[in-house]
Amino acid sequence: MLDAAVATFSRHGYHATSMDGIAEQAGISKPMLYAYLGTKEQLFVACLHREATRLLEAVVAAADADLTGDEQLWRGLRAFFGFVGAHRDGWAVLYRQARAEQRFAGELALLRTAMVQAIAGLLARAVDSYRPDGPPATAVDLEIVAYALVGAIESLADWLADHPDVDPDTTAARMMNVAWLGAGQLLAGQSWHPTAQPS
Amino acid sequence: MLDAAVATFSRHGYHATSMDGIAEQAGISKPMLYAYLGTKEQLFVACLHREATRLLEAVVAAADADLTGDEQLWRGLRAFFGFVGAHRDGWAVLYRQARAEQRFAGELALLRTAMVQAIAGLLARAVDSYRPDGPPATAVDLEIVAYALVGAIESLADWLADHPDVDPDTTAARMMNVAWLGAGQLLAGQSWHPTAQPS
Amino acid sequence: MLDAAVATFSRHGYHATSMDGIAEQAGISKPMLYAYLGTKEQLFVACLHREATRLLEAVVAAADADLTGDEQLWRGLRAFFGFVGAHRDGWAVLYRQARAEQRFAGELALLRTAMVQAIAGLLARAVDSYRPDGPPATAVDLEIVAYALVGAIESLADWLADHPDVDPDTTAARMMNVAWLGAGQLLAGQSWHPTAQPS
Amino acid sequence: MLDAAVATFSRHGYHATSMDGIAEQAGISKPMLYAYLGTKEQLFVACLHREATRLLEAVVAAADADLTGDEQLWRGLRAFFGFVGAHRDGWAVLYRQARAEQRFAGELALLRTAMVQAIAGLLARAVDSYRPDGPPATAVDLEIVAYALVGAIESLADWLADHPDVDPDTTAARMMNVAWLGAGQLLAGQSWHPTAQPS
DNA sequence: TATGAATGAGCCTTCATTCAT
DNA sequence: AATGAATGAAGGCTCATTCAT
Repeated sequence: MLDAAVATFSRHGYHATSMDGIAEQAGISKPMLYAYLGTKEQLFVACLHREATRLLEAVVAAADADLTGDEQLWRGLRAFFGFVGAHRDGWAVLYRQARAEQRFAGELALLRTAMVQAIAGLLARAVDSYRPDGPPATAVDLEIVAYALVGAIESLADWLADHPDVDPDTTAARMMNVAWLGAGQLLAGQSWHPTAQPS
Repeated sequence: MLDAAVATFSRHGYHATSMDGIAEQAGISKPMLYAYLGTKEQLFVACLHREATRLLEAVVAAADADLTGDEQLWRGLRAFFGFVGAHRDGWAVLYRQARAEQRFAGELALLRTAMVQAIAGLLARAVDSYRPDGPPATAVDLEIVAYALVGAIESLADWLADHPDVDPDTTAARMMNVAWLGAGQLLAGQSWHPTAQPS
Repeated sequence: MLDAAVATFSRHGYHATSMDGIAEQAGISKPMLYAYLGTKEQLFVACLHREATRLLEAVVAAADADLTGDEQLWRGLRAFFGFVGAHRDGWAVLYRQARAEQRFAGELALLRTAMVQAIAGLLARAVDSYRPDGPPATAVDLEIVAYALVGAIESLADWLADHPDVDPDTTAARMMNVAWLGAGQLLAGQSWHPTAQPS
Repeated sequence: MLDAAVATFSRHGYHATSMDGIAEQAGISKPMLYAYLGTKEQLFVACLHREATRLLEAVVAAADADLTGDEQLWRGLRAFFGFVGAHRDGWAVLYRQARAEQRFAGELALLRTAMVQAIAGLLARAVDSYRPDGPPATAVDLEIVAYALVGAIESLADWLADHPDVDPDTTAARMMNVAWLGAGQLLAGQSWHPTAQPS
């Protein structure tokens, strides 16, 4: 039932989707839709939530605290893009819709925070492994970096959703290069590669 | 008159904005709106266009081909954040609206190409200066990097919008660190700083 | 519900009639109008159709193939005027509306064909009984005669509408005289009268 | 200038015609249109009037009081259909438009009265020549007959306007047959023909 | 005199949302 | 529990008509 909503929202966008359309797609009657999921807005938020949760779970499950920082990031990225690639009508599209409506700003802030903290936590662990003796990174610095990364990731996820013929892993690898090495080293000809053991 | 449209579209979003609303905001009557700018769709496209053009001009004007790659990027970033910070209701917001509507896909493709190519061109020149003998970067690689950068930038721009007490230049500097050094070097404790002469 | 539409269209004309007006007249809400009858155009066509059908049925039911030609025509005329007199806001008015809009040309062609053929058929049977050995009347000739008759009838129907104290049957009788005898014989002092048995 | 209005009204119909359209077609500006011809309604009435006047003049000019009744009618009919055939975008079309709008009922009544009286006068003179000794036809009888004839004529004029490949004289002849002989004699195989001398 | 610019008013249509069954 | 039927509200767009120049 939520699946029908996600599918319809993704295919036509938030506004072009009518409650009639969702009800029909779900095979139930409109009053039921309202009874179970509430308002159109609430329904959309529910969709967004579910997809975001699934995505986060996938990402978190992929990162393994025992690995080095770059490997963790790489695994996380791969999981992220893999998920987005596998559900091209899922999170990325809904997210795009939500970004356009002030109404969903609050909900979005929550989701982004979750996402940012997942990455920031990952980075924090990595910091410890990289410079165990140095001063601990301040929370705000990490947050900003994480924010930038999340933005880049979202942007590429969007891009991926628009290019159905592109392999998610390739996108993840590119993202990893930008994120880890930075443009400076990239331009100097360096590149990052995953270590041998593929998960 | 276009200003009123941009303001209203940005404040309420494409759908929540009514032509009546824009007309009122602009201090003219609805038929005039239609006479001058055409349909709501056309009007929105016009807004999008103008803002994109302005942003692009600002960024391009800031980059100076005689500088080193990192300096160019830094100037560009500063211009970008300066512009976005000064026009909180400008391009970034409209762009977000447009992404949510399949209707604007064509228009968006054009704008995106222009935007990404501006950044990609900046990077391409930098590549030459960094590894003049190496193989030229492929267009698609540059596009993806540019895309990721734009996403990161937008994300930080959002963050900036939520922290009114933060200086745009500071944000630009943080962005520059992420973009240029990458998370890897950042986590290792390095940091990037602009060279002495401030423009 | 269609009745309300017919009444309103007839009273104010197609363009001066608003969907709000019809809905109010029908005692329902506008969305219901759209749900049941569709677009204003479709609604009008539906009205036209129903009235035409009713009129045709009345005329056809009145004509009896066993009667002589003049009697058949007389019965048909009487039915026609009776119907038009009883439904002053029915077919004739809608028909007039439709003729003014190129949009309804197709629909009108259909209705006209039906109407004219009903009369032409009536005439054709009469021809056979009058000159069984002569050449059959061509379809186009009959159509034109039928057309002229319909015009004359409509005109008298209008006249009837302006003279509420006149009996429809009297008008029918006058019409019959013109139609059957023609101006020539009329002017020569002849006149036609129905045979004894009134239906 | 009125020509432009007639042309536009005829081509698109009363409602589909905008004042902008007429002004453009006439090569003048809208305020001039209003200054000279007044309101859209007044403008349309002016068009109607002019075309009707021209038609009436043509018909009256064709009838010659020295001829027999049938010849007069025939000449009148031929003039009528000739005019309508020659100005397919003129009177017949405007008339059709006017019939659909209650607004023009008054104007229409005037025109129709003029038309009916022209024919009734023609008939009255014919009566005298046909039965000089009989009782004079009552005015009301003549009026009714004339009404019926006018209706038939209008109907065929309409039909003619829709069939550009049909010869006006043929239509006039058919009308003459219906009008003069009546269906009765027509069905019995008789037909009316103009006398030798063509005007 | 002639017009470019401006508008009040209205209409068709759709949709999120809710009763009454 | 489930739905068919119903609606209030709003929005995009157009047009006859008139100022100000």
